Amino acid sequence: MMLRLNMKDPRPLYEQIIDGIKEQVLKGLLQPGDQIPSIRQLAGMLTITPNTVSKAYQELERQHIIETARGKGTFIAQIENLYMEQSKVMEIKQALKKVCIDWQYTGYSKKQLFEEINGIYESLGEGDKR
Amino acid sequence: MMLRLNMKDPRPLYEQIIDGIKEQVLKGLLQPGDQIPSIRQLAGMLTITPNTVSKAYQELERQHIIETARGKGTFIAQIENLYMEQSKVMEIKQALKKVCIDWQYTGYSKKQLFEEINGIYESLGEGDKR
Amino acid sequence: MMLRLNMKDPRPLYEQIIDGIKEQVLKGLLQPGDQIPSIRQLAGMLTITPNTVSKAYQELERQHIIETARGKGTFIAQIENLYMEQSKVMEIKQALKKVCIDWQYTGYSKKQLFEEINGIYESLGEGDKR
Amino acid sequence: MMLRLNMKDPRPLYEQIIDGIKEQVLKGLLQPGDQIPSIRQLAGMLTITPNTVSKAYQELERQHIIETARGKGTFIAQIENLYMEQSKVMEIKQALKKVCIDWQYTGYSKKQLFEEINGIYESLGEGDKR
DNA sequence: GTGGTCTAGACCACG
DNA sequence: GTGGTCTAGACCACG
Repeated sequence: MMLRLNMKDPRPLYEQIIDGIKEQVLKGLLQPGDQIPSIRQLAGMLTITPNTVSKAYQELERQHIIETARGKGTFIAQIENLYMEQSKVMEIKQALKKVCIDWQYTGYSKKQLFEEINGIYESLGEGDKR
Repeated sequence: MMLRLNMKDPRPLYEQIIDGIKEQVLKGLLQPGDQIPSIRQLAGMLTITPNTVSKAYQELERQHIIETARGKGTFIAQIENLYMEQSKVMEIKQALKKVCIDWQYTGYSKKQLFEEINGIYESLGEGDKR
Repeated sequence: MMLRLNMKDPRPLYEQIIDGIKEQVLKGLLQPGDQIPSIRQLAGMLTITPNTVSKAYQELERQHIIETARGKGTFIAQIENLYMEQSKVMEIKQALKKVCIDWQYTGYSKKQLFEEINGIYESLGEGDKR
Repeated sequence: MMLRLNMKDPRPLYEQIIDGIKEQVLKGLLQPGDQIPSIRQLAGMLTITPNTVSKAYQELERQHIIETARGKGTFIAQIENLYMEQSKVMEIKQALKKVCIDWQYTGYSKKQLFEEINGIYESLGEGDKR
């Protein structure tokens, strides 16, 4: 598994890890059942403290994206485990609204926003992996 | 001017103020030249410290959304001069990508995303105010 | 006498008045002995409070740029009254240094700075009025 | 990093910090990648409240002079990305005009102004650091 | 340890 | 009255 951290990114490191893994799952680079590095391994690869990786894995487990099998390692979860709380959905919609507002202030049109989104979906493989 | 703070919102208070005012400008509820409450007034209305409102207003002034007239108060700025740093645009596009990823995990389709965005744009008045 | 105030100018109003009058003297638009409006007159013309004009006139008098003849009005002073404290000169040199630093951050060259200054001096009539 | 505050200076403390750091960058005393003191450290050195240092650092970050790495400290930024809003440039040109007017009232000539500027540029290392 | 946010309150310049 | 600066100190997230 490949993962890049950007120290200038305003997102905290653990969030970059979460987002990065979710992105790779969507892209199909990580498939259900695939093993991912242990906390210590990934921390070593990224040269950050294991605490940070641990926080990311905990959150990913809470979201049923990954599963830990004691003593065996950590794996990408099966999709049927997917469940999302309604409050989380509302949070995402709120983030979407904020992006739309910011987008208008850039001066770009709604059409350009849709094109941007199409580009993103393409880069994610149109989301057929989930 | 009406403004609501949500203590459960993960965004800091000053950011909620910024976003709220930008939203009302897009909606046309606040027009160029309109006076907005003084720092102390708004702080009183929201029962927060004036410093927090001040921070929001200073950031809005930096973004050329509002203007301060010494001793007279604070006003919505004329629309001219709209310019956004490229790094800021990249930041918004990155937030958009994150939303798209999160969106796919909700199980909703891209079509539904576009519908959601259409709804948001409608609620903002299709952006003819800027 | 003509004078323009800019409410968006970061300088306080009284300072804009001071600078404006000094500029007109340099340009020769105001000559030694010329009468200038009374505090109340100028306040009326600029639609600001007389207090603000008063503050400007007091400072101009302190700098021997203008003189008040009780009951007769206010006049541009003779040049021989000119005197400047050393500390004031140091202050100006410090402001000059700050401008030079800011100038470098604009990306413009020293040559361009000199050209800009030549333009300013030209607009002031090369300063032969003092 | 050495930094001096002057309580008699009319500039606010946070602005003296900003100007001081920008000057040292121009002089090459601070190089891209160099770490600068943490907010608390510098506040201790200057015996002022950390809030004031924080305000200066945030403004410097906005100007892309410094960068913050979460939990690791604050660093001088790479030079790229240099861009300045036109309104900011106008502000600097206006400050320059004000200095020119004040300069003429000192009695010094334009030639002497150029010499003074040459001296300032020399002390800044002719700006080859940016 | 680091920086970011917020409070409560003082003092100041400007108008 | 207005906004701007600064203090002193708390609490938090991140690493």
